[in-house]
Amino acid sequence: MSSPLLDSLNPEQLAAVTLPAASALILAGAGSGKTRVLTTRIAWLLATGQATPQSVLAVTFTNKAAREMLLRLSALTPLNTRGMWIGTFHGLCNRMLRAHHREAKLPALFQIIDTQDQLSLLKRLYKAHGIDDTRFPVRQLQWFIADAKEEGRRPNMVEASDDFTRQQVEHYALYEAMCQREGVVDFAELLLRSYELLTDHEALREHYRQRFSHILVDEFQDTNTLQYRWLRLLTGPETTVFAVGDDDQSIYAFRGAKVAHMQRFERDFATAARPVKLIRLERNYRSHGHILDAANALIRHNQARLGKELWTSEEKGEPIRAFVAASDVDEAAFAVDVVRALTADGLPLDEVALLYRSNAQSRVFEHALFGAGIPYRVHGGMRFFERAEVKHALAYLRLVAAADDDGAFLRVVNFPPRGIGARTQEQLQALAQRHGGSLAQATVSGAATGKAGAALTAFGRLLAKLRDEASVLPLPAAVEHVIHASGLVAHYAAEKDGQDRVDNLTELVTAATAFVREAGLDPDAPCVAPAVPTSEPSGEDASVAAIAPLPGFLAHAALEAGDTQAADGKAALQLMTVHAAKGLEFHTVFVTGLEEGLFPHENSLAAADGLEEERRLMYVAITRARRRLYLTLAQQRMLHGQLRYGIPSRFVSELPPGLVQWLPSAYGRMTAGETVERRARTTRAAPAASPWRIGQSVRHAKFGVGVIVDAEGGGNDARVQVNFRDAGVKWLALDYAKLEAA
DNA sequence: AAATGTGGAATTTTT
DNA sequence: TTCCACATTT
Repeated sequence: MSSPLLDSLNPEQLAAVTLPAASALILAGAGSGKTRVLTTRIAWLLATGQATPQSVLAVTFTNKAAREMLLRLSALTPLNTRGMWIGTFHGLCNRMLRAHHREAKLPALFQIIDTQDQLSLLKRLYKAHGIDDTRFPVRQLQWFIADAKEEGRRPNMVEASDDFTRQQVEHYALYEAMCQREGVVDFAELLLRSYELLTDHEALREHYRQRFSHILVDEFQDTNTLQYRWLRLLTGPETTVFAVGDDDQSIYAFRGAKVAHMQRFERDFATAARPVKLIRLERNYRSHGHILDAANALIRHNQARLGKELWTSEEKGEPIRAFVAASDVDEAAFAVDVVRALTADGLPLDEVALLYRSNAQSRVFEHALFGAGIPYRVHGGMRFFERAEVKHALAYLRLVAAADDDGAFLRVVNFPPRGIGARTQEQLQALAQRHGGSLAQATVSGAATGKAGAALTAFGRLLAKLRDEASVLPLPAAVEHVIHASGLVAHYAAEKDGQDRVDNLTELVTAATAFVREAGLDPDAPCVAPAVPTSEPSGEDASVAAIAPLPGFLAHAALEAGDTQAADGKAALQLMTVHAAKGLEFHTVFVTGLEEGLFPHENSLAAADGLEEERRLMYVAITRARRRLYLTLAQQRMLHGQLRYGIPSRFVSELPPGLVQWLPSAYGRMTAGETVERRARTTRAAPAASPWRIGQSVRHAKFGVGVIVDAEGGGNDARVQVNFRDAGVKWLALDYAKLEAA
């Protein structure tokens, strides 16, 4: 069969895409065209009539991957992709629970809480029940609960052989009761509820089993116990599961992922008539030969593998460069020098990535890059929907959607400040507890007295007013209304450094507009009325579609935290952890901090599969590079305020010596411009250097003269810390503060 | 309610 | 060292 769809697939890819109806495990190596195979498989199933959009369920781990899949799929098929269930595990479970909230014993407008919300809920739980947070650290309980849920265990199913565990189980049970009372659901709960829904309701289970004849799973090596069991539950006798993964890139064991699922898959998903097919995608389209040789050689040191060897028809390429720096500072200086030379040769900055094992390592690099005026972007950190001001706005919106949301209530009852202090809040909570109602109810019913009582009554009126006014507006207008009427915008506008926060609040309106558009909702529908998307097929999915814009948006905000920071368009050097780099690729990659104890990290050595997971992490790091790979380490570095002497990582010596070119190591003692890297190429135009340097004297219109003592953030976000002679030490955003050299 | 001080911890992270 | 949460002070 020939079809443009299948053109230019290699034989293994073609075999995977056109596999006959049977479950299959696709061992897809790094850079082997995994997403392409996944999307083409779906398109092929549709094109050959083996599947309809309604019968496809494709699940990923991240929203980004889901978006990517949807985007590429819509280019491959003329069919409408809207009927398909494509999304993250959590997104799909949410969808299912919304549709069957009664059977799942959830309120129609259940709210999803993120880890932050969960933590504050736990703290309230501790207060209400007088739990000692020194004996039971909140974080530990949070972990305990998530871990239990991810193993599919309710409190009565957790084995407790000691007192401590027994008490944690009690806390777990109290937490569950509290969530249920408040109508909130945490991330793990989405999966567990959905799993139990399918277990307890045979008719529903059968419905979905028959509906989804094709289940496709991305990043299969990352599935945790509950996700795996969820998939098995959805798999009926007629279902085929197409699982794509790479056991060598399994790097999330610490959050419950189990590579062993890949081995179990062949057993668990085979039927008598149809054994599981296994296909290896080993041809790599990303990297030059030496890079792949290094990756292959490294990963061969792992014992527990399904086995796979990457190859390419491309040339061997350059050798891998390795560099021993005298210190962490010199390591950064080396990177800066090389990056300068590379960009001078015309390599776009965003084609270069600096990878490290732990976030703390970024600091030294940021320092050096700032000093050199090289724009950079640090991945990780605060995401859009996690920002305090955005969460405040979302809390008001949550109260519009569901008045009895105590978590949201407490978040904003005194924000912006309105004279409702801790004591008043405690009284209110006690009152609510006596009446067995929510805080919002207590606000209305409580015989409020005095100044605090008046403030409370006023707040109650504000909430009622917001609800009346916002609920009839279309979503974006409702958001716009709430951020103003709540007083949030005015509050931040009055703050001296509040402009960013005001901008983020405005951005929330934009996000709401985008949400309405992307979800295919009626842009004029009132945000709280049940709305039917314009293009969703009716019938069995009607209940799914009947979610109003506002609750939909709130779920979206919880499930998709958004970007760390919007890319500002300028090319910037990419700084991130190795974990964050998974799935990405760059022309040039620096793998830094290759010292024993750091990479492999000392904390990982105690874990069962710890060292092998670290090695897989190194494998991921190496395979990010297309053309050029630098491995660097420092003989000494500052760690936790202490000078530490490092010895080279075993991972470096596990590479074939012939592949590695060691660069002269006396960098710290050489003057700038004398390294081999620099000598090899004549430096032409350096990147537009920032005029600011640490140690430089500056003048500020208001604060007078001072000296730059620190800096952070690249490009438009760059900030400097200035020690002013008279005004003291201040952080200033370069984009706003008009500094001049002094 | 903001400002200041103190103690403890410091892999990796998506949803 | 540096960041954070939390407590105390003003």
